[in-house]
Amino acid sequence: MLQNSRERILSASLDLFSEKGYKSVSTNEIAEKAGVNEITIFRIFGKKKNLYTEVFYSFRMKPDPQDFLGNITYIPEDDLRAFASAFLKLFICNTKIVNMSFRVVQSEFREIADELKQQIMDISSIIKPYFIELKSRGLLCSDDPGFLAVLFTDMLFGYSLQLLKNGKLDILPSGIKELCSVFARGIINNR
Amino acid sequence: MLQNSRERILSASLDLFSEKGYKSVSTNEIAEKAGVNEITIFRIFGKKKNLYTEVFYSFRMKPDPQDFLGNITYIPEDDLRAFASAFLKLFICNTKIVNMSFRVVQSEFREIADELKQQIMDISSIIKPYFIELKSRGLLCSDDPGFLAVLFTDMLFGYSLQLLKNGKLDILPSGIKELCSVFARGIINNR
DNA sequence: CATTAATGCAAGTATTCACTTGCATATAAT
DNA sequence: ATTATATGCAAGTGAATACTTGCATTAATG
Repeated sequence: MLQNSRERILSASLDLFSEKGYKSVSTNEIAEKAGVNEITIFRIFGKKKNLYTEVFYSFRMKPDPQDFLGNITYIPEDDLRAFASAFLKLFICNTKIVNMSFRVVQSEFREIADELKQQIMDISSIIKPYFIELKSRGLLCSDDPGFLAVLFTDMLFGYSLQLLKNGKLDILPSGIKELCSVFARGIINNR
Repeated sequence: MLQNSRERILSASLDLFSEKGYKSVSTNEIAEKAGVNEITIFRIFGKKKNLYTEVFYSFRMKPDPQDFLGNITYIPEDDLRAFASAFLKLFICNTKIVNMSFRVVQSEFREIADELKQQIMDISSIIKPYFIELKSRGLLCSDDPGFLAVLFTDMLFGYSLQLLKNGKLDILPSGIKELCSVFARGIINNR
């Protein structure tokens, strides 16, 4: 390759698709942003739809259980912070993919639309055994550790999303600490 | 009016715009769904952009402070549940508007893009005095009641969003109860 | 040097789509 | 009955856009 056109097209497409969705982005626009002739796009990717799905799958990062479960201490507050830290790291890497997911038209790209939902469920599943273990150690006051895993994940997601929409994701969110403290105090059995 | 074309167009547009965004929906498609001639759309709304913004502003529901603060008991768990209930009611009325907000292209409809963010901030502001009052009564263990208001709102939003994406919003979310219990225990001063 | 692969350029095609115009028609109001 | 209003229908316009074809050019490779 002369100038690595393929990667430049993918990168430009990621930016544009995440900002404007599929239909609002023209191949011409992508070509300009990538510094590439429009025809090159069709030579490499065939058609726009292929480019779109390829962008999604090549930039998407999946959660790695080790990032979440690597340093468990069974001190809930610390562990939740570790979870939150792993989650945020993943979320930050995936912001553009998250935006693509929210913009995608379900009837046209069903697989892509379901991915984000699936990934969040995956994260819940990764941390679920931890909550079960807490329960079996008698540390939880709730009867449903599985639900707590979902709740904590969704809470993280919602909060991260708000940070993203408010453009405050780049700042290290000190609030995350407080969030984990509140949640930890809320679930432990303090007798 | 013969058949109330205006409202039928608005209603059809809301469905389509919320499912597919702006660019992916054609005026022809809207006309068919509304059972109306395409030209009628242009006669009433002038151009597509006007229709889009008019749909947004005519279906949007703003939070009413009274819904949140009407029945305060200063029993945190009960109050948080009342907040959650008011939030959910509003969220359910606004699901299509929420979808529109997530799909909107910021550079083309900035006002609309900022509305959702603003509404969530509004809700935080509505319940913030409650948390401040809790603090002054010595019930809070946190030093930042304002942040707790934001956190609780974002958590509700994130959780509701997940319910929506998973198609489980119509079921009465029993999980919301647990969520409020956890949060209430997490913030109160138990000495 | 010769070959091959990647890319650019010019021009074009077919389609979709927002939006317009002119005229006919049906209904409601006066 | 007449006027005004709302709507439908036929036809069309101009622009944007995805995608194609044929040829030239450049650069890397053998």
